[in-house]
Amino acid sequence: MDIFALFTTRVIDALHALYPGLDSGLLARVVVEPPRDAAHGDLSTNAAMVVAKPLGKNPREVATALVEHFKADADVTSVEVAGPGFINFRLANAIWHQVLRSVAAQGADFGRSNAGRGEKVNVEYVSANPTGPMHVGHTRGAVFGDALASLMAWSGYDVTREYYINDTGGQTIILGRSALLRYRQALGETIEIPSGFYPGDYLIPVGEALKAEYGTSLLDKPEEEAVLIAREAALAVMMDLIRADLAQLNIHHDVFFSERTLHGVGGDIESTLAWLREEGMVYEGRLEAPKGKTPEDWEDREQTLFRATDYGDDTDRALIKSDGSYTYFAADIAYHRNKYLRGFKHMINVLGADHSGYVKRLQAAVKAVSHGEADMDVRICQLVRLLKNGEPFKMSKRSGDLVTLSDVVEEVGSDATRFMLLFRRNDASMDFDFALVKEQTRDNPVFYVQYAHARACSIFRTARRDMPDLDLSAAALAGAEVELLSSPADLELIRMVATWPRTVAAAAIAHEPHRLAFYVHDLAAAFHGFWAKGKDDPSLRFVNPSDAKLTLARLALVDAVRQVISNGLGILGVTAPEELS
RNA sequence: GGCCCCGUAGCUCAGCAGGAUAGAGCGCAGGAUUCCUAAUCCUGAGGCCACUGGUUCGAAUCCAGUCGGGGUCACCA
Repeated sequence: MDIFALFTTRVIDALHALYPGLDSGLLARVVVEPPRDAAHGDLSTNAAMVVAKPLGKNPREVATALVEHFKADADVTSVEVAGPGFINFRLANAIWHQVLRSVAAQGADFGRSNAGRGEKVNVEYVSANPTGPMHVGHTRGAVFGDALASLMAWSGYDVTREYYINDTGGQTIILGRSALLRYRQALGETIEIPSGFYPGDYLIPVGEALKAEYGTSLLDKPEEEAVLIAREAALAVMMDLIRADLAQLNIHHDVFFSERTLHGVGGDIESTLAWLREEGMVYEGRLEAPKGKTPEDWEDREQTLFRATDYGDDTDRALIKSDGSYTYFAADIAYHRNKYLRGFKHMINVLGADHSGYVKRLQAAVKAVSHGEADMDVRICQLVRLLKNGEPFKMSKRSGDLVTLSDVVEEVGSDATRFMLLFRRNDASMDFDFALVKEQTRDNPVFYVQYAHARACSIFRTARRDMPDLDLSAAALAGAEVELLSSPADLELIRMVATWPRTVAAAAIAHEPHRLAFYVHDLAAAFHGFWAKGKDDPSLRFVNPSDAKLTLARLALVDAVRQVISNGLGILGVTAPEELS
C-alpha cells in the first residue's frame, strides 16, 4: 500500500472530473508527496499549479475547486490551499493504521510494485577482465550493480544480471604468455617476468596445473599453440577466482557472456556487421585526429566506420583494426544487438569512471541496433580512495601491494563493504576508511542501521520475557488494535514507514539504490528516537506489562519498522541481524 | 582543445523527475543512563547552495556561459 500513489490517482481522477479533456502528459507532472515541513500536513500536491496555466485559470481557483472535491473524502480530515496553490491534506489516523496492517500482511514484500510490468531489463555489471583477481576498484561497481538489479526486481522488472567476459584479444594473449612462464617455472626453470606481463602470484597455480596435465609436452609445441593452451587454462582459473571473489559479497550473475562466442565465421559480429551495412550505418572513410592531442603514431588511413554521430556520438567509430581484426567496439555492438534480440528493451551498464568516454558510443550502438526501441542507461561509478585512519592507501601495481576485493572484504566484512559503498551517490567519488568502517558506533552507518533492526528484535525478546502470556504470533500482530497508536510520536514513525514504497519506486526510476541506504538510515534514526522518548514518557514504551493491548499494537509498529529495515537492507544485500555480537 | 562528472555548514555528504523557512552525520558547546541494549537520544551555534545571466507562478535542482577540481580522448580491452 502506497498512500502517495493512492492519492495521486485520486487527485488525477478529481481533475478529470472537474476539467474534462486534460492532457495526460500534463497530468504526469502532478505529484503527491510528503511536505517538507510536517506542519503543513500529511500530503501535499502541486496539482493546481500544474494545471492552472493550460486551463487559463488562477492556481488558487483550481486549488479551491479541488479542496471542495476532497472535503467529501472520508480518509481526509482537512484540506486547504496554501502558498501559491499547494493543496495540503491531513489524513485520518485510520489510513495510517491501514498502512501498518498492510505491512503486517505483505511482510517481506511490502514495498514491491509492478511498475516494471514484468518487462525485461538487462543489468550488466562487473565485467572485469579475466586477467587476475578482482581489484578494489571493481568493488563499487559490483556492489552498485547488484543492488540496482535487486531494486529493479522489486519494482516489477524481469531482471537479468549479466557479466561480459573479455576472453579474447591482446590482453588474454599476454595472460597466456604469463601463464606459460609460470609453467616453465613449475618445471624448474628460473624465470624473469618481463614488464607488461602479469606478474601476480595467482598465476603460479595455473603453471602447476599445466605441468600436472601436460608434463613437459607443452615445451615441444610451437610457441603460439602453447600460449593458447596456457591461456585457456588461465582464463578458466581467473573466472573461478572472480566468481569466488564475487561470492564473498554474495553477488551472483545469471549470465556470463563470452565475448569470444561473438567472433568467428558466422558469429554475431559478422552478422551484425552485415546488418549494419544493409542499414547503411557503416561506411569506409577517414577519421580526423582528435584536436589538441594528436597521438604520435596517428595513422591517417581509410577504415571501416560506424556512423555513431547519427546516434549522438561525437565522432564515428572504427570497427576494424589495421591488422584486419575487429575492434572491441565492433564486438560490443554485436553484443548489444544480441541483448536486444534476446528481448531486452531496457539495458543498464555499470562502468567505472575510466570508461566514461565510452558512454556515448555505447548508447549510440544500442539506439542503432534497436532502431531506437531500446534504451541504455550507463551508470558510472566514480573512484574510491582507500584510507586507513585518514591516510591514503598506496595502490602500487607491483603484485605484492595490490589491494584486492578479497582483502577489503576479509578486513571489514561484506555487510560493511556493501553498505558503505551504497551510502553515497554512485557518481560522486568517495573515501573508504578502513578504520571507520570497522567501528561499531553510530559514526558507522552500517552498524547504526543494523543496531536498529537488532533493537527491534530485542524488544520482542523483552516482551516475551516480561509478558509471557501475550500472543506475539504473526496472526496476533496482524490483528493488533493499531487504532490505539494515536500519539504524535506513533504517527510520525508510521508516516515514515508509509514512505517506503514510494522511496523504492523513486529509486528504481532514477536507478539510484543509494536512496534506499539513506532512507533506511533515516528510519533507524526515527526508531532510535522513539525508543529514547520512552525514557521520559513511560506511556511511549514499546513494552507495557500493564497494558497488553497497547503493547501488542506497539509491537506491531516495531515489527513494521523492523520489516522495512529488513526489506531495505535486503535490497542492498546487507544482512539484518537479530542481535549484535 | 573536445566530451563526461563534480562544486551545498569547518569536514564527509543528502536534497526525493522545479515547490513552501535548504537537511543529516562528524567535529565544536551543553544535557540525558536505578527504567524496553547509552552500540542510543535531546538541545545549540554554524550556509551569497562556486559565479553571472536565462526559462517560469516558483530554481540548489532545468538551459547557456565563466571559474575551480577530477576523469577521458582513433587502430587497447
